[in-house]
Amino acid sequence: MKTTERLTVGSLARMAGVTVRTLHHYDEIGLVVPSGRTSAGYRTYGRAEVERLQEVLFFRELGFALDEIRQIVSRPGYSRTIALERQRELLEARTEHLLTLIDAVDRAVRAERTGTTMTNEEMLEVFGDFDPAEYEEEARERWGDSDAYKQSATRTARYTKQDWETIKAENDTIYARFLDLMAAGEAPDGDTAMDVAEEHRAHITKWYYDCSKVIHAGLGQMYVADVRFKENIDKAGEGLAEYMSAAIAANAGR
Amino acid sequence: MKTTERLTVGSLARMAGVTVRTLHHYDEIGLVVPSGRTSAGYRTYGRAEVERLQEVLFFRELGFALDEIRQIVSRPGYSRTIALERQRELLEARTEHLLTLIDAVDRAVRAERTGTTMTNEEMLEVFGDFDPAEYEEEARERWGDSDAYKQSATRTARYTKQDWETIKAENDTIYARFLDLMAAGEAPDGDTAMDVAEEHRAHITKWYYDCSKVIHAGLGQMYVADVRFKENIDKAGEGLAEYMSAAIAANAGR
DNA sequence: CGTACACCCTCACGTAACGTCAGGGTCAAG
DNA sequence: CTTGACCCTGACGTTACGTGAGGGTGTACG
Repeated sequence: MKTTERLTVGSLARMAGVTVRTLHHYDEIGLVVPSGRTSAGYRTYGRAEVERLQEVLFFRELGFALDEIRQIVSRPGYSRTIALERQRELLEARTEHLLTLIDAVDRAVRAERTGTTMTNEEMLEVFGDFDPAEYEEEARERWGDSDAYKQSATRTARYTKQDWETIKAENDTIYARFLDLMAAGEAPDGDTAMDVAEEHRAHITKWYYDCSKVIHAGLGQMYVADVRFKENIDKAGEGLAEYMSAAIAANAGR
Repeated sequence: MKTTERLTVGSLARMAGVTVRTLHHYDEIGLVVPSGRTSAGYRTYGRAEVERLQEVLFFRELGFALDEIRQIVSRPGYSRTIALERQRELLEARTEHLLTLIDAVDRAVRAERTGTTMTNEEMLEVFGDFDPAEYEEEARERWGDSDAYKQSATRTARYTKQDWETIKAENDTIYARFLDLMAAGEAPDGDTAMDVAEEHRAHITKWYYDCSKVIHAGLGQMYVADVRFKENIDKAGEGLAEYMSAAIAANAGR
């Protein structure tokens, strides 16, 4: 059991079957960022980064562009469990597609062997059928407002690594403030909690998409309605999802 | 049944689910070259090119670099049937690999759900396991001398489209000369036939790899021993494989 | 301590496989 | 003739690294 170990870039690269250069690149673009550096400047990766790399590599295996992957994993409410489940579906779809290709090869071999002739269409129609973006389009509609997603994609397209770090820090701060209020016994529908909820809404609007109070309320409901969102947020603190959801609802109503 | 039709670049691209730019690129690098042009300069593709494109797209789907694909399809003795069978094997291997990934995702989801912890290795070990070059390495050893393949790869690496056209033209000429001798009733072990066999050997040496008489004899034997090679060569003329094989053997013995 | 070797860093140019656009010609139908 | 879809060549740009230069770090061993 080596989950507390810190890995250097070479170790992680060997473990994952990628190159050091790949990990450098992922660090550069803020996709998988080492959480530490030695005094010599060596990158060190912890558990969270290993998990993130796994998620990224699954998406990459499915043909997603790195930019797309970054947008997916940076989505408000993103959770590892949701992603893994989504990837499961996509991997299954891809397997089906491969079986289609195998069938096509078999037909082609048979035609060669028997001297029969396939049409041009028959020979080529199986290609180009698996487009991950298509499936992600589906996910967008299922998981969130399509316009919000588009805005988010546009707005985040040129964020730098520093931007992403700032976003994370702000989000962590908001979570911490909510946790402090909880610890102090403050009611989620009190003014202070609602103010923090308002800041949360502003944070999303600033960095992702225009988040009206209605949309925000919907997001807050999702935080508790879906156990995967709930689990993800509660990683920061037990009960945070419930508290945030209540504060967001109260804020939407004032 | 539209196998005699000529396709323009846009039609072919739509049929294959690729872009016009892709087909331009493949023409540029001599991978899939249109066999005709209209008076306006439009590319027109025939049956042979459609077949070639299918082969190329299967290899591409499996992760081969275009340069690798070009070397494979330009190999002396290359045959469509052999390629399709090879691709079948590789697609199966790739499907197995995907099932491995699906299993890995399932394990990861289960771990998330049950709060158990996977080791870093367990999470990352499934990636990087499918390398098409590895399987092609296998094919090299099975189908021909490893050194010859390496030489061939090195020698052909920088060939231009014109080079490939010259190679094809020379090969066609050699085939035609053999066919003429056959039609004239010349014996395959006669001087003239052996001279052409010698030219064939020189052709391979010049463009692919150092082809000694021993290696050449081995190649000649393969031409008739393997029905797929035989079928491929006999496309140029019935009985050509047998005739060539005999001429090559005779040439090797003088 | 010095050496050797494996590992790490940043920097930066290069590559493969197209994507995108510019500017202009072609073809067919209305 | 006009329009719109299609085609051409040329060329710059993008994505995701590959490769190499020049130099520092850590550990084992003589």
